[in-house]
Amino acid sequence: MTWPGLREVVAVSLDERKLEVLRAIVEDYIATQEPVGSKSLVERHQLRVSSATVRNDMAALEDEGYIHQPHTSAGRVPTDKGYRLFVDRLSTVKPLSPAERRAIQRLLSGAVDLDDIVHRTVRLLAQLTRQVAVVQYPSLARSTVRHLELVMLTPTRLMLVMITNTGRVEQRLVDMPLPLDEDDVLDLRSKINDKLAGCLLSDSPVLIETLVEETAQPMRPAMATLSNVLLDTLIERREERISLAGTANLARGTALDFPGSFGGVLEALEEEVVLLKLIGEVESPTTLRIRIGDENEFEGLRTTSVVSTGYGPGAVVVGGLGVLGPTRMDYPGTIAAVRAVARYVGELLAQN
Amino acid sequence: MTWPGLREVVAVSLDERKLEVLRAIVEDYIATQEPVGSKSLVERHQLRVSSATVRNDMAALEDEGYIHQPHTSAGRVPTDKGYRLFVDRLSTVKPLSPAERRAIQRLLSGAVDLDDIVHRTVRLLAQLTRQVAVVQYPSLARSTVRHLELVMLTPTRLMLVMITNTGRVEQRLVDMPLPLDEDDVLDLRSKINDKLAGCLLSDSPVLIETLVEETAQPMRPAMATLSNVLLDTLIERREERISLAGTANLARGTALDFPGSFGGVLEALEEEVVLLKLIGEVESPTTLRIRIGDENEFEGLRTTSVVSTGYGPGAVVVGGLGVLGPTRMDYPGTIAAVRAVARYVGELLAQN
DNA sequence: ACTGGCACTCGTTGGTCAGGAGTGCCAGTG
DNA sequence: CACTGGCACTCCTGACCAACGAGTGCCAGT
Repeated sequence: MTWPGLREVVAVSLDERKLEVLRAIVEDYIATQEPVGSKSLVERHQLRVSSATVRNDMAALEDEGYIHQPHTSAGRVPTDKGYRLFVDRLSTVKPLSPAERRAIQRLLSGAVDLDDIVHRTVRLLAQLTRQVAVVQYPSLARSTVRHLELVMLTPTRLMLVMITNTGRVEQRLVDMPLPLDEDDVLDLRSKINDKLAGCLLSDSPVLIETLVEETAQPMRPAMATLSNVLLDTLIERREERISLAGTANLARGTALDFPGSFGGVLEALEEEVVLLKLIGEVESPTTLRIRIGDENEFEGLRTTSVVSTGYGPGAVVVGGLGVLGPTRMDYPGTIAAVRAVARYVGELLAQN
Repeated sequence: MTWPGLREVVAVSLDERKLEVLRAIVEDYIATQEPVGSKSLVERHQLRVSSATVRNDMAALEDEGYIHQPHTSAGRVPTDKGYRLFVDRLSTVKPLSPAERRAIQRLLSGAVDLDDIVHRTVRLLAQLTRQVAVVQYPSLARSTVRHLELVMLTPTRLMLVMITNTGRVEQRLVDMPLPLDEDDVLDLRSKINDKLAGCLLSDSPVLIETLVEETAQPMRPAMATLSNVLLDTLIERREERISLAGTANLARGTALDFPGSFGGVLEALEEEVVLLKLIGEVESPTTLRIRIGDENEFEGLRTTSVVSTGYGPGAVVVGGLGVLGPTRMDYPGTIAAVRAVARYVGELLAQN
């Protein structure tokens, strides 16, 4: 026995027109933000049937759990399941306008700096989608070491600066067990660079251990201290960063979108761990991940949807970015914006 | 003719008991968030007079503009002017509990890094005051150069890393006009360090110019490029940073606190320029600045109050921090928290 | 398989009314 | 003169009710 694919399963219970009705409901509800009734539906869309027919279809859709009415004698509102079907099968791509494309290119091309890129990207995304935008800095785990620099601040205190191929610069203060002089520092520096330059950070722990073992006695404690710092603060608890913008967009239409607690959403947004989970688990830059309402793992975000994707130079993913908003958001537009921005950012990173 | 001081002016129109009444109103309103009437006032406070007397006092206070009634036959609510008088003359310092002091010390002492310090501070402040907390990174203009490092990425591309005495580390990519080799870079590096190390950044433009002039011909274009980057991105448009936390606290009691637009507040908080103006203009770490409602320069923040102060090692101010909340916030508690946190942060910076 | 029609549901709107909190004012008192 | 008790007045709040209308479900008819 062969299982029919998703497409057929849906087709069995819902014929073409019912799907058309669902699409119309979603579109109208997104636009007006009000429960939509059968009559206005036939007026606004070219369904070639009467409102009574649509009502029958709606009853069927409701039985299947795709829509829901707040109370008897109100219009219908899509459920999370309804939105899911909509994004999976019904929505058509809505290409960005040339003006928007140009805006993206213009804004991003002015960036001078990784910080600047991320900052511009997150604001751009928030503005484009009129939602909350989240951008993860290129993940250290997915970056390679370009250069490590040791700066002597005092004889017993160094600053370790790491520059990655993705443009991230991380620094740590290191208190040394013994005083060092300039030559010692240069020596340590070149040893570390020889070993680690070009190496993927997630592969580096082994290399770092051998680094200590290969160091001759007088410098060994110093090297051990340095490698501890590297392991602890840069690799173990991988230092991920997140940038956020557009929270003010949440305030538009609060009461309707976030029944109960809209504060809960803000709280979730303050937890970097939550955001990282939301944005940071992507594999390829071409796949786009959408979580609708209840599909979200986090309690506070059950009334929101998240559209996220990975980005990076070429086909590699170095980080994630995305957008968060009420479940009734404009999915086609949001998807297009997230895709486009991710692609431009990738190109930008590839240039460096 | 001599003008009487503020104290006397107030004393002329408002005797001791009226002030006592105002204090009681502010305290009750802050606690209950509801207009307070004469009757409940005499019950909850030991005013040794009848409610009728209090009513007379309230009428006087209203004439003077310190309180206001939303409608006839409602209790009174303090005006911005009322809060102002309250914080200036009526509020008594509310020392932090030992537990709170210990919490501050414990949380902050674990910091490893400037980023970490700022991050912990802002979260701590938000938690302590249950408001929105804002912390400015130590201002570059008020910092001195500890070290400048040049890292060669390619023969024509350097990374310039600046470390300040306040722990900030800023980096910029620099594209050089001509290819350089290792020795050139070392040479440039030591020249720049000799000139700038220990120097206050706001004093540095002159030094940087002489730096170019003193450089001999072959290296001169390179030095010019570097000094341009220094001037442009680090000094001219001084690169200030801000950290924010606790926006979720705004959501508690929205409707009552922010008539009309609470989104406006969120919007203002997204503008770093606004935040900088709010927090960043402080002189001494001992003075505390309070802006109440209308006193705020920015439209969107007219319904909020801001309590801010400077911080820094010893008596120097290197940055500002503060708290923003509805005008009806707990001023004594907030003031105590802001003061205490600023002091601890200062001590922490002094240790480095 | 679709449609027109009809009865029904139920939220929304607007009006009225009683209750009560709070006020302002005034006459009275130490 | 400062304070108080008392009283009339205002006006917000909540409850109740009726009219309205959007929207539905269902059924008989084509």
